[in-house]
Amino acid sequence: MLNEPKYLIIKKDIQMKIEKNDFTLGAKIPSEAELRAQYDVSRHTIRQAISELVNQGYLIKQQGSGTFVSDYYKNQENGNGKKTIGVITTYLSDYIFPSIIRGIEEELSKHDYSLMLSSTRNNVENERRSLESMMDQNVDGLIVEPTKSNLMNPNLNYYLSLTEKPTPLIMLNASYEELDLPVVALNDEKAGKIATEHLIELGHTNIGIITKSDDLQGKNRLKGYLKALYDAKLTFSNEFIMRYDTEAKSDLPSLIRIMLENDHLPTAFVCYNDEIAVMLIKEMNEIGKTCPGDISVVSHDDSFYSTTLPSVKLTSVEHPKEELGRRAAQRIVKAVEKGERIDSFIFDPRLIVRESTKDISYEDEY
Amino acid sequence: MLNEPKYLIIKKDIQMKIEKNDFTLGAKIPSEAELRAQYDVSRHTIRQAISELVNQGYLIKQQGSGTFVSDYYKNQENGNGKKTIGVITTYLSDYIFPSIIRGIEEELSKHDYSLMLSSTRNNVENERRSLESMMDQNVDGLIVEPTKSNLMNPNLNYYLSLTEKPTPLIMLNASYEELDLPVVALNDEKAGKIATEHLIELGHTNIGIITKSDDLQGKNRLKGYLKALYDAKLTFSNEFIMRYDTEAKSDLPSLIRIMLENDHLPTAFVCYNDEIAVMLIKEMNEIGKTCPGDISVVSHDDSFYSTTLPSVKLTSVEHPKEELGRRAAQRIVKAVEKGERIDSFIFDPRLIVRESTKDISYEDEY
DNA sequence: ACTCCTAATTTGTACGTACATCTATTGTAC
DNA sequence: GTACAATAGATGTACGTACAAATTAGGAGT
Repeated sequence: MLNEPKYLIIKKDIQMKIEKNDFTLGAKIPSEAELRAQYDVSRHTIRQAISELVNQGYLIKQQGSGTFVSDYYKNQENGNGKKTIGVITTYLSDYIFPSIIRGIEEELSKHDYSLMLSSTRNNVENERRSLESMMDQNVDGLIVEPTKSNLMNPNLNYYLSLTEKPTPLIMLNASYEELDLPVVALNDEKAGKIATEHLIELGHTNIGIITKSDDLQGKNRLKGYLKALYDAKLTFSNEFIMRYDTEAKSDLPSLIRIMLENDHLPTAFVCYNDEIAVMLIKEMNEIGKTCPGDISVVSHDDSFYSTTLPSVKLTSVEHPKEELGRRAAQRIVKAVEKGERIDSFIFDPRLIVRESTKDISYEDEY
Repeated sequence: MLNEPKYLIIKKDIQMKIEKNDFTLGAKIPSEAELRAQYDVSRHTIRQAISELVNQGYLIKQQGSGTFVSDYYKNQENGNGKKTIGVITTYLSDYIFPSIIRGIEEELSKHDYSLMLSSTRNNVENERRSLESMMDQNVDGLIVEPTKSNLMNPNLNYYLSLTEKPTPLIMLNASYEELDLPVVALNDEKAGKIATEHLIELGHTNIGIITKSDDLQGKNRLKGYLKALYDAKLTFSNEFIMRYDTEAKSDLPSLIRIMLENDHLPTAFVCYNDEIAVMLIKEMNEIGKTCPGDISVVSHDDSFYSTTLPSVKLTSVEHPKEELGRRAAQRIVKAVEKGERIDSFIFDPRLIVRESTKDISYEDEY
């Protein structure tokens, strides 16, 4: 059972003596010759053991004088005491992100963890830089809201290399389908489904959707929309499935305007989020159509837009926001402390009915 | 002149080849036997040279396979070069703070700096913990929005010890009057003054104010209000100078309601910020008074409340928000890079006139 | 074409020797 | 007592050998 090399046994013995304060700080340890006699090994073996301890900062050698106990390693341990979690989101100030970040910050500060923040502005190059930056800074855990999660992400190898490291990683809102990462998110498919079902229950049979094409949330909400239509044996028209990506968002109002000029408009729209819903309603109003009078609108995220819009309060699928951030932070902290594998958490969506949807079932009777 | 030991010469030669990319990343370097022949030294000498390079992260050895070029040392160099700025604000998700933080983040990421975030929820104990935490983490600079800046702050000694360190510090929105710290802020006194002057110009002579008592911004806006009244030779009534602090904010609506029942109400109010203005207008509406019909309201900060309020768009003093964050970040970066003393930057306020103020000067004529 | 085993290669551990260089102490001369 | 030189003792450099352990490549067998 002499598996362990001699120099390692000696190294550990000396290391232990230092930590037990058998060799007090700054004191001289026995010379190589003495240690050689003590452990009955060659001088080379002693030197090998000591050399590693010098590299790790436990000892300092001085030619002609001796080898001394250092306290440098203690400093290193102090630095490690405080944990830092890196948070990378697409946006910081917009929309529901402040609430999510607040949830994370509250939970982390409760555990005396620090928060390092970075945003990608939904640009994969920025995402790469942020990931690199966080890895450089040796964060103890990472919370990432993926950038363009529905497109092939060029940073997948970064994520893969992260999974090999002991640094825990959890995704927010959505994950990359190519990777099997733990995620804290809303069940977006179900969200899209209940939003659409609400409209179907109100008697709408011709329902359009405006959704985002470059992230998974948009894809899943669309999926839920399609599923709800299929279950209700309703059809849809490709004309009224509008998809947009981050770069084309500024063009969206004019595209909506063009679409609204169609003669056979749907009686209702599902919108990717409140921002889009507001955009749609604004364009509607400008051509003289009202919501919910002419067109009902169901939206997602229940942001401040939902209740502060001048014309109408939005019926919207609730987004857990702060709670989502808190849950993600809880999981990361647990993973850092216990070293366990992280499990996912999927929120069940809930629809908040307000004023932007109208029951038209009786109108069908006429 | 064989001053330098052989193993050092060999080490430097290999190191140079790595840095010149003669040995490309991940590639195998010649075996110990080959190097031994190449440099005509013993294997021990080669091992000594290589061992140091392994310790420095240039090389990775693999028993049975070979010795390979690593890029770890590059990370280490980057890690040291990468700077982190700590940001401590009272709130994160509320109101105009997301915009400020966004401005900071954008500027910092432009310079490849990291951002470490913490919020105090306007609690001095949290502020102390955040400061301690940031100092532990050895941030390279600090941006702090002071907590309860108008009260005696128990953390002043922390700030003083910071000024002795080389870590640059800049205050946001307001500073502590006891300390002479650089600050990036709005000229709050002037802001209060132009808000009040606008009302005076519109013919108002009986003007109230609702302001915050525990921060300097509230104090200065009040100061500006008083100055404008004094300059116009107008008087004020103590009844209609309402002051509140963070802890009593939730009681404010009922206090406002009580005040509104006064028979001799002012014809206009200056509000500390949009949030308070919305609160005031809501209470007014509930007792049947309209804005600006019955009472004009001027507010501060020009937040999203200003334009998305259902009943009326607010006349509000502009707050630089993102620009403020950017300026603060710019100054910190410059101080970190150049080591120069930081100068303050005070924004000149600008009033944005919308719908919540009414000209009543003609009414005086009657 | 595939699997398994063997051999060669490569690094790891461990022993030995010799002399160099630096430091602190001791001894000697003044 | 002080200054200097010699010396002893510490680590540093450098050579050598031998075998162990891990990996890779190639060959034998199926």
